[in-house]
Amino acid sequence: MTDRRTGPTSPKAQNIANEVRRRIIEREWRQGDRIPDEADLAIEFDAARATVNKALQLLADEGLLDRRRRAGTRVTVDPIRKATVSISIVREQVEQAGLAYSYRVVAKRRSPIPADIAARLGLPEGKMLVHMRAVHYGDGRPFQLEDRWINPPTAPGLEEVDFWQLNANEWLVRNAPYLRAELAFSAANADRREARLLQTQVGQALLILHRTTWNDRGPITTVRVACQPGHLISTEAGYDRSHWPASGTPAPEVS
Amino acid sequence: MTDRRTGPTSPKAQNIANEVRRRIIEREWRQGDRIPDEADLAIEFDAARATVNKALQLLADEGLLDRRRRAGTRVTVDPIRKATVSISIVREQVEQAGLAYSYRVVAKRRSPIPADIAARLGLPEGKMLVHMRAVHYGDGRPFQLEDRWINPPTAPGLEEVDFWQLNANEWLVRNAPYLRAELAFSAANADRREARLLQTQVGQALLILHRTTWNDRGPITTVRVACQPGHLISTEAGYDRSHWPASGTPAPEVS
DNA sequence: TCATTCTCTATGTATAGACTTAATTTGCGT
DNA sequence: ACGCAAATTAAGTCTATACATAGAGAATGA
Repeated sequence: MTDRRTGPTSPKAQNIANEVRRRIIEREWRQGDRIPDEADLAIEFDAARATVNKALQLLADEGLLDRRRRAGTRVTVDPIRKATVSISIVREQVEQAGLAYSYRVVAKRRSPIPADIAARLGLPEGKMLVHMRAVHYGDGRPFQLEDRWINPPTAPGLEEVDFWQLNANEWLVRNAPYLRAELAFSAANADRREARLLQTQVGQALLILHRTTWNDRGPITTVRVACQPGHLISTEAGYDRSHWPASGTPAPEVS
Repeated sequence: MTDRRTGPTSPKAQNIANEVRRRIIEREWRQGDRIPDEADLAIEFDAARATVNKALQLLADEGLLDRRRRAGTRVTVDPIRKATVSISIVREQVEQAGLAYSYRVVAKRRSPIPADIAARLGLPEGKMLVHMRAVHYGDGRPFQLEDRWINPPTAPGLEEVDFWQLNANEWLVRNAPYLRAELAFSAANADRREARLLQTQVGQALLILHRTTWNDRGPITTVRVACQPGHLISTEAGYDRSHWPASGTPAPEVS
């Protein structure tokens, strides 16, 4: 019960990280500067070296610090700027927006893969895969259009599933965990089919999302998603605000 | 436990994390299952509890495990799927593609902010900010088009900088570190000006990137970047493979 | 039946101490 | 001067121990 000035006892390592972060942000320690070593900081903050280590590791992960054995710890010259995009299930997105979700399979058949898909998956051209096209709706209005290729050998149990009824994305996510994923964004003008399915005009700019996943057995699936016009995919990047003095920002709508 | 041929000694916590990850991926431990507690795993892997804790924390951060006090550790029902996008400096992007970088400021002036920008920055409408438009080129061909608003009070030293010569993005990144950033993707049809500056056609689908950054003093800058047609922004997500055995290697013996 | 309190357990965090490892520095020999 | 090896240093990791804390589940009471 000794008086800790911290108020609602927050983790010591976090406090140290916050203080160091503050010194960097406020230019007390400048870019490229070498900061005191762990032992010194441990004394300053009255903590064990392991605790300081944890704090500094955290900041290094954030990209604010550059640490090397023997050479010490320096403030990163230009901080790594990265953002995380969370890849959610379409249904969740739609429902979170307060809309009734529905789903319609437009086409499904076994088909030989064309060259571009083969290259993306790293499979021989012409191999037979499952190809399907579907539309996701929110309150009856088209939300997303997906064009998917599935590699059955990597998704055991797939053959028994009736994708005319079940959502492919959802089944795959739950039943074929992936080890690696690639995600890419681009833009394209709607062609005639896309315009029809999304109930928009030919030429309308669409945000396109390509996603490919692999597990230990090889590529699982690759999908090209065309979003409804005006759709926004947002992300947030920055330092962990959970232990940072309040600023009062609402949660971002992440797609 | 006799077999101790770890080869190139890799960190114990990593090995434990890898082994646990393997058990999850290979469905030895299934989604929703409760896994043995730290103490038990510590015995199994002949490690201290703190080491096991570190390993499990790592997997929890990856989104594979769900940990709660007293309730124990369970395999996440549906693993968080997230990808990181690195926000690079345009010049680096261009140069990395092996092109000669150049930059041209099209317009720069102080101007009252319109409603949409004000809302995004959380500033009162009509406030005077610096507004500039610029084009980034690779080998003389347009690469990106930026439309930027800068809030000088949050970027000390800004007034002395000659943005007609220096790249704004770069100066800001190096001289006004941010605490928080928002990044959003969308698509839009090129309008007349955009088409002209990007040397493309009116109506061409463009990948649009919105980026806004804040520091402790408030919003620093917001920028709308229109990418050259066909541009792709890609990301990669997955579990850290740096300590993962090469394919074909038998099950890892944790040491 | 339901709400309240209590108890106990698994995780969360911190600690001192020891050892390992990478890389800078220093010093030696040529 | 130069190249090379040894000393030194700061981070990286692990351990054993301790205590804190959330929260599931049991015990309690109305």
